[in-house]
Amino acid sequence: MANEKKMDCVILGLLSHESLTGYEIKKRIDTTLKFFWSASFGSIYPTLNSLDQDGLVTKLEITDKGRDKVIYTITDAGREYLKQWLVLPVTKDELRYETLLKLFFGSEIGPKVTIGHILDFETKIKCELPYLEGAVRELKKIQKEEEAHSYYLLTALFGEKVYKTYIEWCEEAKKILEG
Amino acid sequence: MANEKKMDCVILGLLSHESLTGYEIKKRIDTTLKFFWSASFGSIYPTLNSLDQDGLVTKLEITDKGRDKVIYTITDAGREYLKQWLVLPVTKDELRYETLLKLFFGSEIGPKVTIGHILDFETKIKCELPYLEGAVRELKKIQKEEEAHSYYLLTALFGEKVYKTYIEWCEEAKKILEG
DNA sequence: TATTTATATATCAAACTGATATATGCGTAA
DNA sequence: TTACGCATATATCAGTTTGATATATAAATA
Repeated sequence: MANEKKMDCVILGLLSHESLTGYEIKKRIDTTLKFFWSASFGSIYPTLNSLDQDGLVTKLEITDKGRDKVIYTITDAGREYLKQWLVLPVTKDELRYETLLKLFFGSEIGPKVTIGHILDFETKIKCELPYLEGAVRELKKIQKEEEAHSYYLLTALFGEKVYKTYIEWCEEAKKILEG
Repeated sequence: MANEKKMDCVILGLLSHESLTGYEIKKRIDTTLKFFWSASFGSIYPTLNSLDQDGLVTKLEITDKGRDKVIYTITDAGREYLKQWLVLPVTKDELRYETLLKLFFGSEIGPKVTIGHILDFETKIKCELPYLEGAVRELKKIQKEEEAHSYYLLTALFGEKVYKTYIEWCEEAKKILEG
């Protein structure tokens, strides 16, 4: 149990809130966890199978509206495994921004192209910010209703503050390249 | 040439500034690019060999102070390849923060452990911030000396602003969990 | 009615990490 | 002076993950 795989823990974390299919897990990751985590089907489905073999989740195969699907539920052993991971110190926080990479080497290609990358980045961030602001507003409203809401709020607040800083930086960055 | 590997472009970017050994490339990535990119020896050395085979870099094997080493230099074809990548739109900017993942699932384990993760995060950021502030100060001073300095400044400025926002968030986050 | 989108799962080559292995030089503390 | 640890320098590989592709059905939409 010493070498917890990240994917194991993300999936068990989501299943600790509610039982889900692999497809639904992917959707949760792509919406709620989007701005600080990602995962592909190619890791989700094999991980679910190995979690099942290790007794950390149980499968329930059903047919819903003519479509076959498998609903996964966390077991007590799975909850224990998740808790053991949660108390371990963080091993890696990683920012991997291709935009910054292209900016760093920007002198090779000039300001026009580089400003273009900054504008693309700005557009993307400004498009995603309202979702984070909405989440913060909503979570602050329902914060007292359930303990978990405060924890969700922490991450949404992080995203909101950071994205606003990104937008401020875009303004400064454009000025530096134009001036 | 349509499917540029990221590692190819990072290495060619660094070599566009100066000729380097694989070991020195790793050092540059771990210091200058640290807060927005990373790479392991396991990808650097194989990539250098494939770049050599593709004629994008040249090898110079020398013996320095009794130690054998290989110095890599970018070719004209390599510069062209780099430029072609620089104009392409960014495909992925990714934040992958285990800290936020543990916070999101924090209700499973409680505020004490979660505040511990925030404190660890705060300590790490406060430790790295002075390096970024120093880089910004230095680059602003020598900005006019060389065109490339403005581009380095953009990335250092990004890091400085974002890290300061992280520290602000830590204060808020602790209050939310304590209150 | 036809086409697109959403649901649902599976697979795999290619890329990358993290660990491990090997070997030399250089500084320093016993 | 000699033993130890650290920096330099390269190489390899199992395990993990991505991104693409494939398959099939239901629901929505044009």
